[in-house]
Amino acid sequence: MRGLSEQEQFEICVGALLTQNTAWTNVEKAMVQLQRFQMVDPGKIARAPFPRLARLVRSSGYFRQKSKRLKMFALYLNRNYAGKVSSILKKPLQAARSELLGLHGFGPETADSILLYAGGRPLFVVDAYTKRIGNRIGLFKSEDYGEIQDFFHRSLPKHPSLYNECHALFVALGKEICQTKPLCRECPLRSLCATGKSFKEE
DNA sequence: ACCCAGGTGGCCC
DNA sequence: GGGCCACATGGG
Repeated sequence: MRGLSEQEQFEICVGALLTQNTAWTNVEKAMVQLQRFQMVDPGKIARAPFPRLARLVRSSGYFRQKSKRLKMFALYLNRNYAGKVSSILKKPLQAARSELLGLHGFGPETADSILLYAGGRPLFVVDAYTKRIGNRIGLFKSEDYGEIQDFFHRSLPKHPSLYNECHALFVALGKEICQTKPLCRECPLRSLCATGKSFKEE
Protein backbone atom coordinates (compact mmCIF):
# COMPACT_ATOMS: atom_id res chain seq x y z
CA MET A 1 0.00 0.00 0.00
CA ARG A 2 3.01 2.27 -0.28
CA GLY A 3 4.11 3.92 -3.41
CA LEU A 4 0.95 5.93 -3.82
CA SER A 5 1.82 9.25 -5.40
CA GLU A 6 1.03 12.57 -3.76
CA GLN A 7 -1.70 13.05 -6.33
CA GLU A 8 -3.17 9.60 -5.68
CA GLN A 9 -3.24 10.24 -1.95
CA PHE A 10 -5.01 13.53 -2.44
CA GLU A 11 -7.45 11.90 -4.83
CA ILE A 12 -8.36 9.41 -2.10
CA CYS A 13 -9.04 12.32 0.25
CA VAL A 14 -11.34 13.93 -2.29
CA GLY A 15 -13.16 10.64 -2.82
CA ALA A 16 -13.53 10.16 0.94
CA LEU A 17 -15.13 13.58 1.34
CA LEU A 18 -17.43 13.17 -1.63
CA THR A 19 -18.62 9.70 -0.70
CA GLN A 20 -20.11 10.75 2.64
CA ASN A 21 -23.59 9.24 2.84
CA THR A 22 -23.63 8.95 -0.93
CA ALA A 23 -23.69 6.16 -3.48
CA TRP A 24 -20.27 5.64 -5.04
CA THR A 25 -21.72 5.78 -8.57
CA ASN A 26 -22.67 9.41 -7.93
CA VAL A 27 -19.23 10.15 -6.55
CA GLU A 28 -17.56 8.64 -9.61
CA LYS A 29 -19.32 11.10 -11.91
CA ALA A 30 -18.02 13.96 -9.79
CA MET A 31 -14.48 12.53 -9.76
CA VAL A 32 -14.57 12.26 -13.56
CA GLN A 33 -15.61 15.91 -13.77
CA LEU A 34 -12.80 16.98 -11.47
CA GLN A 35 -10.28 14.94 -13.41
CA ARG A 36 -11.50 16.21 -16.76
CA PHE A 37 -10.45 19.69 -15.72
CA GLN A 38 -7.41 18.42 -13.83
CA MET A 39 -8.82 19.77 -10.60
CA VAL A 40 -7.66 16.93 -8.36
CA ASP A 41 -5.00 19.21 -6.99
CA PRO A 42 -4.93 21.14 -3.72
CA GLY A 43 -3.65 24.32 -5.35
CA LYS A 44 -6.30 24.37 -8.04
CA ILE A 45 -9.12 23.52 -5.68
CA ALA A 46 -7.99 26.20 -3.28
CA ARG A 47 -8.07 28.81 -6.05
CA ALA A 48 -11.32 27.71 -7.68
CA PRO A 49 -14.44 29.80 -7.01
CA PHE A 50 -17.20 27.99 -5.10
CA PRO A 51 -19.69 28.00 -7.96
CA ARG A 52 -17.19 26.23 -10.19
CA LEU A 53 -16.31 23.63 -7.56
CA ALA A 54 -19.95 23.13 -6.70
CA ARG A 55 -20.82 22.56 -10.34
CA LEU A 56 -18.06 19.98 -10.73
CA VAL A 57 -19.05 17.92 -7.68
CA ARG A 58 -22.79 18.44 -8.08
CA SER A 59 -23.57 14.80 -8.87
CA SER A 60 -22.18 13.63 -5.54
CA GLY A 61 -25.00 15.35 -3.65
CA TYR A 62 -24.70 17.84 -0.78
CA PHE A 63 -22.64 19.76 -3.30
CA ARG A 64 -22.61 23.06 -1.42
CA GLN A 65 -21.28 21.44 1.74
CA LYS A 66 -18.86 19.22 -0.09
CA SER A 67 -17.39 21.92 -2.32
CA LYS A 68 -16.84 24.01 0.79
CA ARG A 69 -15.18 21.12 2.64
CA LEU A 70 -12.96 20.37 -0.35
CA LYS A 71 -11.86 23.94 -0.58
CA MET A 72 -11.19 24.32 3.13
CA PHE A 73 -9.12 21.13 3.10
CA ALA A 74 -7.14 22.29 0.08
CA LEU A 75 -6.52 25.69 1.67
CA TYR A 76 -5.36 24.01 4.84
CA LEU A 77 -2.92 21.77 2.98
CA ASN A 78 -1.52 24.66 0.99
CA ARG A 79 -1.12 26.89 3.99
CA ASN A 80 0.47 24.34 6.29
CA TYR A 81 2.07 21.65 4.15
CA ALA A 82 2.73 23.11 0.73
CA GLY A 83 -0.25 21.14 -0.53
CA LYS A 84 1.17 17.79 0.54
CA VAL A 85 -1.31 15.58 2.39
CA SER A 86 1.48 13.03 2.83
CA SER A 87 2.90 15.38 5.44
CA ILE A 88 -0.11 14.63 7.63
CA LEU A 89 -0.36 10.94 6.77
CA LYS A 90 3.17 10.22 7.92
CA LYS A 91 2.74 11.75 11.35
CA PRO A 92 2.28 9.52 14.42
CA LEU A 93 -1.07 7.81 14.08
CA GLN A 94 -3.05 9.55 16.80
CA ALA A 95 -1.60 12.92 15.93
CA ALA A 96 -2.55 12.50 12.29
CA ARG A 97 -6.03 11.27 13.20
CA SER A 98 -6.66 14.13 15.63
CA GLU A 99 -5.51 16.65 13.09
CA LEU A 100 -7.89 15.35 10.42
CA LEU A 101 -10.77 15.19 12.90
CA GLY A 102 -10.22 18.84 13.64
CA LEU A 103 -10.90 19.85 10.05
CA HIS A 104 -14.38 20.90 8.98
CA GLY A 105 -16.20 18.00 7.36
CA PHE A 106 -13.88 15.29 8.66
CA GLY A 107 -15.58 12.83 10.99
CA PRO A 108 -14.15 9.53 12.17
CA GLU A 109 -15.03 7.52 9.08
CA THR A 110 -13.59 10.05 6.66
CA ALA A 111 -10.42 10.48 8.71
CA ASP A 112 -9.91 6.73 9.13
CA SER A 113 -10.63 6.04 5.45
CA ILE A 114 -7.97 8.51 4.44
CA LEU A 115 -5.43 7.20 6.93
CA LEU A 116 -6.09 3.58 5.91
CA TYR A 117 -6.47 3.90 2.15
CA ALA A 118 -4.15 6.79 1.40
CA GLY A 119 -1.75 6.42 4.30
CA GLY A 120 -1.69 2.66 4.75
CA ARG A 121 -2.19 3.15 8.48
CA PRO A 122 -3.81 0.46 10.64
CA LEU A 123 -7.22 1.99 11.42
CA PHE A 124 -10.36 -0.07 10.93
CA VAL A 125 -13.03 1.88 9.05
CA VAL A 126 -16.51 1.58 10.53
CA ASP A 127 -19.32 2.42 8.14
CA ALA A 128 -23.07 1.98 8.10
CA TYR A 129 -22.77 -1.53 6.67
CA THR A 130 -20.28 -2.56 9.33
CA LYS A 131 -22.57 -1.30 12.09
CA ARG A 132 -25.71 -2.86 10.66
CA ILE A 133 -24.29 -6.23 9.73
CA GLY A 134 -22.08 -6.51 12.81
CA ASN A 135 -25.02 -5.87 15.12
CA ARG A 136 -27.36 -8.19 13.27
CA ILE A 137 -25.01 -11.14 13.21
CA GLY A 138 -24.06 -10.50 16.84
CA LEU A 139 -20.41 -9.51 16.47
CA PHE A 140 -21.13 -6.64 18.83
CA LYS A 141 -24.04 -4.68 20.20
CA SER A 142 -23.26 -1.03 19.68
CA GLU A 143 -23.88 1.95 17.46
CA ASP A 144 -20.84 3.79 18.75
CA TYR A 145 -18.05 4.30 16.22
CA GLY A 146 -15.22 4.08 18.74
CA GLU A 147 -16.55 0.99 20.46
CA ILE A 148 -17.03 -0.87 17.21
CA GLN A 149 -13.62 0.16 15.95
CA ASP A 150 -12.06 -1.03 19.20
CA PHE A 151 -13.77 -4.39 18.73
CA PHE A 152 -12.01 -4.89 15.40
CA HIS A 153 -8.73 -3.48 16.65
CA ARG A 154 -8.55 -6.05 19.42
CA SER A 155 -10.01 -8.88 17.32
CA LEU A 156 -7.73 -8.64 14.31
CA PRO A 157 -4.01 -8.31 13.66
CA LYS A 158 -3.23 -4.68 12.98
CA HIS A 159 -2.56 -5.11 9.30
CA PRO A 160 -3.81 -2.33 7.00
CA SER A 161 -4.33 -4.79 4.14
CA LEU A 162 -6.55 -6.94 6.35
CA TYR A 163 -8.58 -3.94 7.51
CA ASN A 164 -8.87 -2.86 3.91
CA GLU A 165 -10.10 -6.27 2.81
CA CYS A 166 -12.45 -6.69 5.74
CA HIS A 167 -14.07 -3.33 5.15
CA ALA A 168 -14.50 -4.14 1.47
CA LEU A 169 -16.22 -7.40 2.42
CA PHE A 170 -18.72 -5.64 4.68
CA VAL A 171 -19.52 -3.21 1.90
CA ALA A 172 -19.87 -5.99 -0.65
CA LEU A 173 -22.14 -7.97 1.64
CA GLY A 174 -24.26 -4.95 2.45
CA LYS A 175 -24.45 -3.74 -1.09
CA GLU A 176 -24.62 -6.81 -3.29
CA ILE A 177 -26.70 -9.20 -1.24
CA CYS A 178 -29.08 -6.72 0.29
CA GLN A 179 -31.28 -3.98 -1.07
CA THR A 180 -31.61 -4.71 -4.74
CA LYS A 181 -33.20 -8.13 -4.34
CA PRO A 182 -36.62 -8.66 -2.83
CA LEU A 183 -36.73 -10.13 0.64
CA CYS A 184 -37.07 -13.87 0.61
CA ARG A 185 -38.58 -15.58 3.63
CA GLU A 186 -36.52 -18.68 3.01
CA CYS A 187 -33.18 -16.90 2.94
CA PRO A 188 -31.17 -17.45 6.12
CA LEU A 189 -29.52 -14.09 5.51
CA ARG A 190 -32.76 -12.17 5.15
CA SER A 191 -32.12 -10.22 8.32
CA LEU A 192 -29.19 -8.66 6.48
CA CYS A 193 -31.36 -7.63 3.56
CA ALA A 194 -33.06 -4.25 3.34
CA THR A 195 -31.64 -1.28 5.08
CA GLY A 196 -32.26 1.26 7.75
CA LYS A 197 -35.88 2.16 8.31
CA SER A 198 -37.27 -0.37 5.90
CA PHE A 199 -35.88 -3.23 7.94
CA LYS A 200 -38.43 -4.75 10.29
CA GLU A 201 -37.59 -7.22 12.99
CA GLU A 202 -39.66 -10.35 12.71
C1' DA B 1 -43.91 8.47 -5.66
C1' DC B 2 -41.25 6.67 -2.57
C1' DC B 3 -36.69 4.81 -0.33
C1' DC B 4 -31.95 4.82 0.05
C1' DA B 5 -26.79 5.76 -0.29
C1' DG B 6 -19.48 3.63 2.50
C1' DG B 7 -21.51 10.98 7.26
C1' DT B 8 -21.02 15.31 9.44
C1' DG B 9 -22.04 19.55 11.92
C1' DG B 10 -25.30 22.17 14.31
C1' DC B 11 -28.83 22.45 17.10
C1' DC B 12 -31.76 21.13 21.34
C1' DC B 13 -32.56 19.46 25.94
C1' DG C 1 -24.11 13.09 26.00
C1' DG C 2 -27.94 11.33 23.35
C1' DG C 3 -31.60 12.56 19.89
C1' DC C 4 -33.08 15.04 15.88
C1' DC C 5 -32.36 17.54 11.55
C1' DA C 6 -30.49 19.69 7.14
C1' DC C 7 -27.77 18.67 3.54
C1' DA C 8 -28.98 16.98 -2.37
C1' DT C 9 -28.18 14.04 -6.32
C1' DG C 10 -29.16 9.77 -8.90
C1' DG C 11 -30.74 4.97 -9.12
C1' DG C 12 -33.92 1.16 -8.05
